[in-house]
Amino acid sequence: MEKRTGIKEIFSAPVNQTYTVMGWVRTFRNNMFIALNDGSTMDNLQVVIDGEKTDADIIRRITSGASIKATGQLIESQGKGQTVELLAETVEILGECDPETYPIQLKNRPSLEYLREIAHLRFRTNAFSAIFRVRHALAYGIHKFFNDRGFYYIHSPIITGSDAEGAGDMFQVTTLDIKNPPLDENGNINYKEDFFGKHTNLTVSGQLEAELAALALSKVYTFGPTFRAENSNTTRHLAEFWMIEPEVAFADLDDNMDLAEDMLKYLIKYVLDTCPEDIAYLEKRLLEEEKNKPQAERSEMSLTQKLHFCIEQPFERLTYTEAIDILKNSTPNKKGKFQFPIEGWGADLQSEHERYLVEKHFKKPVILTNYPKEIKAFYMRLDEDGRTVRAMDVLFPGIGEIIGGSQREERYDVLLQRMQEMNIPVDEMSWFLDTRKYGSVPHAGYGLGFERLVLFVTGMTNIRDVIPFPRFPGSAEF
RNA sequence: GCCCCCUUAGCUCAGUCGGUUAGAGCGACGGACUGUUAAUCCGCAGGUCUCAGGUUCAAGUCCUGAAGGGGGCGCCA
Repeated sequence: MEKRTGIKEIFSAPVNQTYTVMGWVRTFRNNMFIALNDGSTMDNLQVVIDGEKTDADIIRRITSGASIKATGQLIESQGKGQTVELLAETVEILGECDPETYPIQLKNRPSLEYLREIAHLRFRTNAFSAIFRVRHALAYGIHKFFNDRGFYYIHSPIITGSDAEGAGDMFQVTTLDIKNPPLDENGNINYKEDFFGKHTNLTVSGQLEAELAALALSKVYTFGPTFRAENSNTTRHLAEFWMIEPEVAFADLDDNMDLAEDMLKYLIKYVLDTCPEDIAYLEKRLLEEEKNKPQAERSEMSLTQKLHFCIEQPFERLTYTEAIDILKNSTPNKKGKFQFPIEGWGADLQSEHERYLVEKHFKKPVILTNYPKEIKAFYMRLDEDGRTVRAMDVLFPGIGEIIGGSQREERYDVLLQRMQEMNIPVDEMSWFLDTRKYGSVPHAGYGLGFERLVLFVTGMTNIRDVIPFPRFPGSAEF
């Protein structure tokens, strides 16, 4: 195909030279001005048509959504509103777009819910192209952050033979005929005849594999798709999502919290530095959306203010036990405003409690640590008091839990006992226990929900809008 | 898995106590327009009121069920 200059590139290209651009028409004004977008950046290039040089049939076919190629001189703009514009010598229609049937009329301000139902076309909107550019920047920033700090990227398996990851319900992977599966002598499905010769699932976490790697490479992280077959119907859950799981040897819970806080601040700053136009657009969009809400429900801070606030403030770190004290004595608890009143130590915190701590009490990100062992996973390191474990949850305003992690139990005997207490099948996990048998070291790690981070940074409120094609109960469209 | 709400034109939404012929803005379409910025101006068309039953002299409006969508809770990242 003929060489083209990308629209992002052309804004900093020398003027008074000839360029060819290709893209999709956003609007066509006055039979003369095309706002052209190729997704490389938020901004549209103004392509100016000469009515005398351009065939009337071509002009008729320049409609919103059509793809075109235009060649001409880049000049300083003769009008206000943009610095440069392309004076088209030739315009070619690459793909027509019938306005009668094209589902996206940008001037109509289609709702997010409507666009979600036409997710194959929603990339064409300002909001979604901005979201996915920011999503990319965050993904790249994650690799950069870890690479710059000496971490190695580990590809943990997507298909797992382990049923014991303990992070949630799993999707089964099989090539057996589900109408007529082979049976063993007891009448159960005989997985020895399945593709892998055993029962397999899609991964719910790469953590255990990351631990194995960290106990040799010292600093590793995973970044891959994760699958949970839970019937979760919320604005913060997906059945298929992406998770980042760093794991660090010779590290304790404090090191883990430092890493998590540094990473989140780095990533927010990275997006502010690399995607200022996208963030500015998303901020404006949010502001307009909130105009329709009652005053009390509007955000106290703009998107940019909120992101800067997060970078500049140290996250509040406190133990579960301290959090319970605060909650027990809080006004909503005393006035019976909590749906689940805080009665004492030991109860799991509900999202209303987390939200109170983050949004009302501290008004900034909070890291809660040292939870009761009964409400946390078997692999978390037991504290000296024997009642709590070295867990940490990073809680963000509006999002809730964005990171969950812990210092891991590195002592063989203690880990074995915890597994037995929690009915983890020890024989199937011998490979995991081996790392504690041979040269075990203190180590720690966490899981970051990638889409929850994208939600926070873009100011969106539904997780289904920050992944291109969301998978959730009852839906795997596109 | 539990609870609540919504579904009216292509989109966003009004539609009063059940009462005659179903309303607006935007978009689309036709026209005008060589400096527009969600262009503007003039004109015009567009409806299985989500679907299936029911109540009623009469249903967009009330009842039951289904489908689709949204929100809250739980599980978590």
